[in-house]
Amino acid sequence: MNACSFILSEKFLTINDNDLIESNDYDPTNIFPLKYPQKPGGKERQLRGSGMVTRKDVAKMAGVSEATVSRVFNNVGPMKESTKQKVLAAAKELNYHPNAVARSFALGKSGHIGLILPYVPKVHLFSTYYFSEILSGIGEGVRRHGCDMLVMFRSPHESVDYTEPYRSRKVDGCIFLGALNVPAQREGFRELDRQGMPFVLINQHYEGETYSVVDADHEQGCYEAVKHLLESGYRRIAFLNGSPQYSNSADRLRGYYRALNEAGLEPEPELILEGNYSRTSGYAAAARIAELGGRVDAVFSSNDRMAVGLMQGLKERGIAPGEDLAIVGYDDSEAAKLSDPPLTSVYVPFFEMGLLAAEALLKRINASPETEELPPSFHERLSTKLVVRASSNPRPGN
Amino acid sequence: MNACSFILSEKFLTINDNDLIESNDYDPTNIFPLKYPQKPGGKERQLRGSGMVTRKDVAKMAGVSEATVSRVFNNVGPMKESTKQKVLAAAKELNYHPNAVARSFALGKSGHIGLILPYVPKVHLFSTYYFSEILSGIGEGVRRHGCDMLVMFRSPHESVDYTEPYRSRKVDGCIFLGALNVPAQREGFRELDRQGMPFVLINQHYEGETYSVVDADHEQGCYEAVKHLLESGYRRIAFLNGSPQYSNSADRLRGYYRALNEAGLEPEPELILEGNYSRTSGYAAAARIAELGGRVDAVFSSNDRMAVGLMQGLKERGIAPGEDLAIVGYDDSEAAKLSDPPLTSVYVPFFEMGLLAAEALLKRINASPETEELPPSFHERLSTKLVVRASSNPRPGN
DNA sequence: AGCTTGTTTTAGGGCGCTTTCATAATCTTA
DNA sequence: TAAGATTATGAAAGCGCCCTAAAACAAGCT
Repeated sequence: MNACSFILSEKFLTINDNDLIESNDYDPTNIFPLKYPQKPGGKERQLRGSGMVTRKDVAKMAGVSEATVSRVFNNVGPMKESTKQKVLAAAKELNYHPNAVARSFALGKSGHIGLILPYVPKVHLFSTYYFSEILSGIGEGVRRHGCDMLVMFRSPHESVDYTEPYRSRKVDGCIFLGALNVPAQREGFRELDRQGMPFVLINQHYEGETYSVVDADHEQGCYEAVKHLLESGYRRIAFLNGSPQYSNSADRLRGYYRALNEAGLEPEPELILEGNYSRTSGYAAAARIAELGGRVDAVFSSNDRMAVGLMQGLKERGIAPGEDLAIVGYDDSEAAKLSDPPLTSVYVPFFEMGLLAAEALLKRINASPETEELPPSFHERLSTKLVVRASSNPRPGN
Repeated sequence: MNACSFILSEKFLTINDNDLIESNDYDPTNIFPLKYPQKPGGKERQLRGSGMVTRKDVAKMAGVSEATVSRVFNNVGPMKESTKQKVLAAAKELNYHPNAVARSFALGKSGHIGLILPYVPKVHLFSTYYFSEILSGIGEGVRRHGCDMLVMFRSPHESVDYTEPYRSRKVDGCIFLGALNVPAQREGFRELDRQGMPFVLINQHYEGETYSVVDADHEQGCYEAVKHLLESGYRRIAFLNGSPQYSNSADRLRGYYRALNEAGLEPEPELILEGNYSRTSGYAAAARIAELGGRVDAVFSSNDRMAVGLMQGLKERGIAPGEDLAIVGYDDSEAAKLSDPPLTSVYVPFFEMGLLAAEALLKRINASPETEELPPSFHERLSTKLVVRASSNPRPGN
């Protein structure tokens, strides 16, 4: 269904880096010692930024004041067209680029949005479908606005001070991915909120809090998946959930209950397994499912990754996924399309979620209070969509 | 053909630019209006950063000079333990955080490393195995050094000034992914090099240039893959290459020639196809392969993604990959393990490549010229590894 | 105490840019 | 054409932090 992502290619890279290793009279401590263009009559104490062309140079060359150069570059205030041209010409001639850091400094804002990712040792975070799609969406959002994103990793369980990047003015706002419902994080967000620092959570909500959130309707998504299994004739449906610290795990659990209830079935505690969204945890679950034997005729897995591991484990035990046991996954990742049998899964618009979060955050950061009145927070909940494939073929004889 | 584009577009908001229009004591346009802690006797002109606690406050409270506070926080120069404690206590009491932007400004370096990614419309860049693995590696590298990375998108064909982020002091160095061998980029890198700005290319090298590069030995990787096919009894081996703008495409082509030559075979031009690393291009290639009929008995594809598309296309034409036609992919992505039949592929240590690139770049950026002598550039070429699976089972009767 | 070393702290200038306020240039209109 | 209204420009004060140079303090000797 998405023939798009293909586009890119994957392989190429090369790099080199040319730093300037050595130093010389012009300041050894400068990270860019010699090679930056030197201003003709540089001063002695070229501690940093050595030969940088500044506004002052442009002003002098154009025969105007620095303030005027500033106005031209920010396109603010009235100015004569001729002045403007003079300044631009001088700037071009000198190859002047405003110093973004100095600007941020003067303005008191960085112009960056932060992306806080959980640091999980050994896990290639970007390589998980979930993160990568959301990141793509966020990337698109910030790109459209011409701003950059600062990616930061934080250990999810450490007590972290989320306000730090704001106070240090590294970011103007943040998007949090993979947040957990654990005390350290609850407290972190509460403080952020209290301080009025703009942030958006993706795919995670906290009971009783009104933070800005973009997520998907996982309860409904799971409900439909389980309902689909029920309608396909399955009755003993196991639920392989992910870590309970994620609100979406709980959401799905509710959907599972609702579907069973509607069908007049009683959920059986032993059919509810807990994994951690990893493939290995799905693989491990296969052992348990195998033990349960005939007590299970279908499994709903909270993500595709676990479903893939589960199928592998089942195959190794001689149980044929899609035939002996129906399987439904979640996320509708690439893996769902490629697996054997192809995996029925629930599509989640991760890309849009990321995009939405980025745009909403940027909107808020850039809003000027007098012109627009923004609600203090918002909760956008996108809908999911079941994609049926062979792994959940109707139960034979149904 | 691309179900993706639908995704967003219309619905979301746009953001207005963020100049702060006007000022006043409490400054409504301030992105963090009221809620930042207000200093008790704040001055009138609280243009930005409103009530930020600064070094000055800490100094006053601790009864020392600002310089001392600075030294304590940078842990530089001699100081009495008692002074240090006084300062730290005051800082804690006031909840002081050094302003990172001001620091960057004073230092003339940002403390960020830039990650330049190609902007390809509609493509979920992060979701490709290639990029995501490398990114994970880079992420790990910068995390270890406690610095952050600034992700930026650049259109690969536009004439871009790569020096801009350096000149504007947003980054101290950059890593480039997905660079192309096209004039605009060649020129961009040349300028960067001339200016002595530190950068590293991943998986791309330019003939005649000595930029710092981290890549893998794709010639050898392809050579081994093709040799494997030859040893498995195949003789008419087609080569589905990716876009020639990537140096690794050329590298692989050399490997292909070398393997054939060694086997005493003459490469046939019509067996060399060009895709663009996308799944659809692989799918399209299936038509051509089918046309060639018995003239082809195996295909080496320059990445797994194309191989997957190719297999799909072949299946639709009644050709069974792995039986009627052997297939070998490249990258050893998840898809290779999941495809049906499982795809023989060439493992490339993308994660390590990213990690290596980040570490090398940071090392150079942080090197103090007087203590360490670094080579002007380096070229790290990691080795690949063939992973044999069912898609290249030996030719029947071989 | 007076001197000399050595250690710890402070003063002060500067980084490049934004913004207010005052001044200078230009334009209206009576 | 002079007074008033407008518009364009410049001067200057920060923003918060780093760093050099120099001052202040402490200790060791004679």
